[in-house]
Amino acid sequence: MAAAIDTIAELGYGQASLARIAEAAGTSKGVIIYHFGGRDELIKELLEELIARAATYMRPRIEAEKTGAGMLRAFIESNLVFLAENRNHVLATVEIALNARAADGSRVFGPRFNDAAVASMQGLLSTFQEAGEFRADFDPQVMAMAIRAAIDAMAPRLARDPGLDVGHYAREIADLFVRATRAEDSSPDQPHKEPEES
Amino acid sequence: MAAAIDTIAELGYGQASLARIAEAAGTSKGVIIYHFGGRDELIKELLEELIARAATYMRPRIEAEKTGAGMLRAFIESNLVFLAENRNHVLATVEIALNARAADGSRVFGPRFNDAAVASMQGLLSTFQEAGEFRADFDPQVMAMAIRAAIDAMAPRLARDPGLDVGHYAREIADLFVRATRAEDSSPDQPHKEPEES
Amino acid sequence: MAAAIDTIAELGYGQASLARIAEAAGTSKGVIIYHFGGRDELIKELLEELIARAATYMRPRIEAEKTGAGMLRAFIESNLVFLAENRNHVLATVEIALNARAADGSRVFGPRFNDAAVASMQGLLSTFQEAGEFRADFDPQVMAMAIRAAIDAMAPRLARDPGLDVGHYAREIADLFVRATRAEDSSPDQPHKEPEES
Amino acid sequence: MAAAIDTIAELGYGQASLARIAEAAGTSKGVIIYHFGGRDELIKELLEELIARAATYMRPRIEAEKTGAGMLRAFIESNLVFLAENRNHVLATVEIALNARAADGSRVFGPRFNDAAVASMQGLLSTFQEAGEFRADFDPQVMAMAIRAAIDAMAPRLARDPGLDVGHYAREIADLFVRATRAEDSSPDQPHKEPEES
DNA sequence: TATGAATGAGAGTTCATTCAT
DNA sequence: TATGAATGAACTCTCATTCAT
Repeated sequence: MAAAIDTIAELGYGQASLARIAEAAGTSKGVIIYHFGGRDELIKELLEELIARAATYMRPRIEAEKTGAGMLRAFIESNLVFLAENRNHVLATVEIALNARAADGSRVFGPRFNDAAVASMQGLLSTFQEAGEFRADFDPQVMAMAIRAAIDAMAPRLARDPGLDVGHYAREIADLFVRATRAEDSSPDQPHKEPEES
Repeated sequence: MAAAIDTIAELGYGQASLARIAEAAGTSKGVIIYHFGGRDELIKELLEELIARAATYMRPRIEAEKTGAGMLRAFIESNLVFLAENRNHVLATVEIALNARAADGSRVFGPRFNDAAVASMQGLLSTFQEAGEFRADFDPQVMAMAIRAAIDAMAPRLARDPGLDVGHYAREIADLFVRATRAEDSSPDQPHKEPEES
Repeated sequence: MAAAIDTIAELGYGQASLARIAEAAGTSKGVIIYHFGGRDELIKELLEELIARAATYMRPRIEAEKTGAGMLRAFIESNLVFLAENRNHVLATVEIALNARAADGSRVFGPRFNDAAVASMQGLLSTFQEAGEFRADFDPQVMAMAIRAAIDAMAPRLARDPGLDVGHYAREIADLFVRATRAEDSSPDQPHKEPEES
Repeated sequence: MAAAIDTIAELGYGQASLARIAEAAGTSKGVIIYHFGGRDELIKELLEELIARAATYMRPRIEAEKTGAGMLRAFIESNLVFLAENRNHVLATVEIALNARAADGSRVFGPRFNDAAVASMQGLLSTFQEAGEFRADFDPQVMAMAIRAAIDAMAPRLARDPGLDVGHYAREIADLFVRATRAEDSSPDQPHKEPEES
């Protein structure tokens, strides 16, 4: 439900009551519960849909690359572009991931999705570390966390100011981590052009 | 109130009702309101106390350094050490900053404190960019955001697993950003030893 | 809501909490807020409904008269009869008008309705003062206030003792003010019979 | 406690909590309870003090008169003057009389004091009815109620606008009821001068 | 005599959910 | 399939009062 996405993105997870979502959607609370089974299920569907769409958008762009730096750059840039093109949906997802809690207080979605995202990035980093393209002396888990954190931190900023130049941010962050990961003797990556590293 | 810190850290901002905080503190809701004037004031006090303590801890450690790399490293490491030693308080602060909202849905603390933190880091980066120690071709704002994001992302992880080696994470993240910021021709920083670049 | 009227009439504005009104209505507090939007709106609806009903009842009876004494008498008597036939509703209205306060302590309804009622009576008095039917040497505002006060003071008495003879009170009060307002040389009004002064 | 009087007069009975009264008095809630025994006792003392002072002020002025019209006029005028000179105390008393309720919802002070006041006025009226100075064909109870109502209705008005000419209001109301009560053939009272009825 | 911390009941309100229609 | 009335739990906050100091 688009209304739910917009409401959560704008008001936050906590304030996005069924009443407000229903009002934004022009229907009644009952309808939402009828269709989704409850607030929690609505939230879950929102989240899963975004994850799926993000993967659909990003995977081919990453897999088109061959080098580690290329894939890293493709990951970061496609992720940020996707994020910019789905501002509210991403914002809502972040809200949900940070705030949705079970009755016992444990986070419902946060760790699950974040850990998965970190793990997949960590795998990429490890692969090219072993291949020698990335320097061997960084902890791939920490690096993966830092990359994810940098990307995720952009979401609220992009949402707040839609006029931002996403390309600029994407290149800056990609440069940052390409530099931080490359082996010492590797020829310098050409940061501001489309990647064409030898 | 320590009970409030622990409750927010454990259950999240939204679930940390006065009733639950009072239960954790072994008192009644009325007492909390009596002493703090209301939930909002309690939250605000928590936040401001932590900000003040963090500044007290970090500032001398950063100012003891002379080089940009040294200050950057001191910033990241002292921040993470402080964070590790104030796990719950930091977690609670993150919860509050991300989730506290005014009646109209606008974030109350988030932008204020985050922007200030980013701005101070951005100033440090700019200074040493102009001095030539940092490479000139990165956007200090984006870099500052990435640094803050990497540090903040550690808070939940440290809290979840208190046995983690903070020093390791601190060195990894410091290395990462020292590499990402240094000028191309600068002599390679010695990442895994105690900093002696002066 | 009849339960609200009865509860306010019986217990007073201050004691008529949503819980008590709900109990009297055989429902829950939630229902009341659901239907009216809040306590304040419930109170406002009560008030406005009574004002409208009173006007509907009284206006034709007053306008059927031609003389000042006749209209004055019709006003007082129809007002008291209406009051007697809507005991609790009127009592509740009086409670509300006297006690409802905004957060800053200012009366919300009291002055508004009372002033309006006084002003309309004052207009009637002025008109017949100028026409010479009423003596010229009384202050119509003070007289209007006294008339309203006399009528309103009957509400609690009628409510306390439902067996009272409203007609008697109405005639007495009408006589009182007809005497107090008539020009010195006017032929004596026939106070204790049905008005036939036309 | 003067602070209590002012607070009740300004904010109304319901909003005049011990906390607010204590704040206005510059002390703590505990002190008030310590001295008076509780909120209810404080309220009761306020009321009784005013009643006593009013009687002290009014009685000699009434008893100085000989005629019914004179006493009636003295009653009304001295009452209104007292009221004007004790604005807040009177306002507070009215608030209390209208609003103070026992746990079962019954008014605590209202009927007691009002009935007493009405009864004393009723006695005066009856006396001079039997003496032939007042017309025989009015109900002294209703007349007494109307007089009290007219006087009491002035309290809020005088309090709201301290610049009002109390003498004017007093004369108008006295005139009104002197006219309404006098026997048909009595020589016209001289309303606007100091009473010197033959 | 005075203070202020503590209490617990009760206030109005919001909310996700149920259910008859 | 959709509605909106109803529910009851939980929320923040206010209050008169108690009590140790």
